[in-house]
Amino acid sequence: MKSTTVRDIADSAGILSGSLYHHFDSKESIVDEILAAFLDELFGGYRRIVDAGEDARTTLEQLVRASFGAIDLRHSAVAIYQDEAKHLASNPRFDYLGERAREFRELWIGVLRRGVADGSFRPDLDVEIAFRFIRDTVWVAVRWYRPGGQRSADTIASEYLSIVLNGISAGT
Amino acid sequence: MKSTTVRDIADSAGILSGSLYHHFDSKESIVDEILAAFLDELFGGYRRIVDAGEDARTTLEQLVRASFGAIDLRHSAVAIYQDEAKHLASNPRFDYLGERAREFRELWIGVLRRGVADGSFRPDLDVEIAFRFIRDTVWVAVRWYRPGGQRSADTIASEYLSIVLNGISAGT
Amino acid sequence: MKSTTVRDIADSAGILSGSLYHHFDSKESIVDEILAAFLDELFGGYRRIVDAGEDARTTLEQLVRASFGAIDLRHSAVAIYQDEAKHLASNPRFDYLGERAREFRELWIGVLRRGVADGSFRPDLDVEIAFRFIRDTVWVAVRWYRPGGQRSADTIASEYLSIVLNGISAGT
Amino acid sequence: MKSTTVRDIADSAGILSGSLYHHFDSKESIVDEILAAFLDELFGGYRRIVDAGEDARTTLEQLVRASFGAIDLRHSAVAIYQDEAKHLASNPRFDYLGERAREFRELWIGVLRRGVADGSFRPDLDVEIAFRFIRDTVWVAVRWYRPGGQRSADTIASEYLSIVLNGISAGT
DNA sequence: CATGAATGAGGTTTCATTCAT
DNA sequence: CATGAATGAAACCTCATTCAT
Repeated sequence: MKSTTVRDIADSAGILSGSLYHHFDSKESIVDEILAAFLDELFGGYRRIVDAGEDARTTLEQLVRASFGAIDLRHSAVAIYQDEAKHLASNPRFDYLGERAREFRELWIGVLRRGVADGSFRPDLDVEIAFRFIRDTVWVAVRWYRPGGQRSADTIASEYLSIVLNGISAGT
Repeated sequence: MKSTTVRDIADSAGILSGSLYHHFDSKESIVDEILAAFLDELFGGYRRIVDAGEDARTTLEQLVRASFGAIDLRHSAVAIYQDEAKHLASNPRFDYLGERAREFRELWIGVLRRGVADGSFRPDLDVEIAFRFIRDTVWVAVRWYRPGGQRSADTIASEYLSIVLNGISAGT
Repeated sequence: MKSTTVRDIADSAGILSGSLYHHFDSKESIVDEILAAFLDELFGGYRRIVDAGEDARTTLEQLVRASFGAIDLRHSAVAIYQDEAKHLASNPRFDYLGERAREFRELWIGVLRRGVADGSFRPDLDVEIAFRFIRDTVWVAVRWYRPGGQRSADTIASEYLSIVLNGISAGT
Repeated sequence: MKSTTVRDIADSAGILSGSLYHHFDSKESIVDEILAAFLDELFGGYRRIVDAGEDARTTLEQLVRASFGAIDLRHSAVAIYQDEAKHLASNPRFDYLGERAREFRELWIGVLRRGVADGSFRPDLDVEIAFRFIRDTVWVAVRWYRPGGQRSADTIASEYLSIVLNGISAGT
């Protein structure tokens, strides 16, 4: 109902709105550039983790840590992604968002399945739901996480992992 | 970058945009009315659950189920809340959002603390993080949950609870 | 920049705006009816005064008193006339406003000329300017005159006349 | 019933209506800027006249001449003031209009009282009424005065002053 | 007659974008 | 490269008017 304007962007860059157009074709281009770069970097990291070939549980842990790392280092990009991805999806220019989402899904679902198969994760796990659960849980943290705040991203990742892996119930 | 316009709203109501103003003062009023009604209903439900005086674990379960119920029954209201709450918070008219958020926080944190105290939840639980984790996890589900879809809201609530309570790891 | 709306009018009539249209064709009709009635009455009074055939000074006095009487008795009509006459003039429906203005002018200028001719008014009087002066002076009083206030319309008329006729200077 | 639109203003500036907002925040701002500048200038002139410390009659003459000068040089500003001041008064942004009106009143009433005291004006003068009379008389002339017309503003001022000071009656 | 929901034209304002300087 | 005035489409909103009930 009050979104970021081109003037807002120019203001925080310390220039006037018209001047932005020497650097970008359009507002869309800015978002495009930010999201594409962010996703390249994120998926690069993901790929390295998966390619390392660790067991499912370790891989999942590292994926979660990498994701919180992205929230820390690429905070604005993640925020933009969270706010805009849905709307942008219908724009052909951003078709890659859908592709990335599919890739993302396959990657995480793959890890979860592997974990169920190798006995690290519960055999009755609804992998589909668990995937969405973890995905949302991790990314939505961008809403309250502030880089440079009290808890480091990795501390939070650990706490999240302990909940996701073991739950909040006291052990028996 | 492309938000809902007054015309969009009027269109789905089958009237012209100007006609909306016979029923509402402004676009803001529409959002206000929707959010206020939704929050009243939601907190009414929460209060009944808390007042029932069940143990912390049961209370938490019921709160999570009530929340998924709200996503099911008040889908658009939840979606609007998710998309707009942050921006609206700076508007005096929507001060009640902040108050509700505080109330919400106290209620859930209270339940979590009670659970830690009575031994149902892990003694080392970071209650603050766990609260944010559960809160976000539950509400962000509005992004993909479709009322009338394959899985009922309560089924999803159960699955979410099983993850939050026990984690995804296989028991040893 | 914020003029009287049809709803305002209906409100002060204690009905809803749609209901006004059972009584009037349009907003224009309302104004038309008010102004036409007011001008008929005013000019009726003027004519009676002129037809009485008194000398110029007496006639002028009576015209001024009649005008203040109209401000008192037909306050809203005068106010509407003051606020709207200029804009309405370009509307064919209100051509009578122009005619009335001409009639008005002839009548007052006639009296002034008669007074100059018969020696009651100064021979060097710029009749044109004096006419505008008196006309505006009298009617613009509607802006601050409140019927039922401290001074009666006739008291004010007397005071105005004493200024117009004799000026504010102390006699020598 | 048909007031000046932002488009009208933009048209006479030879730009499109949206372009006005590069220079002003709102329609209100335009009016604000015009009126504030006009009143500053007008009161600056008034103050210089009063500070010159001439006798009451001379001061009054100069005030009237300065006012007609303003109608001549700041014709649109005066017209806007006449048309809008009343409505705007209820808007906190325009509180200064009320203050200026009070200042205006004190200044003119002061001069009139001085004149009565020093014997230049009639001892029986109703200063309150005379003030309103002169104020309205002078400013309402904006309705018919056209800069660059036949009579100069100063000529009209002289004629007005001769009426206000000495009246229209022939001397005895 | 009165109501009140609805219309539609037109008003004010916003904002991404262009372009001469 | 940066500026800032200008554009034009589209957003929110107002209001005189119509009309089924």
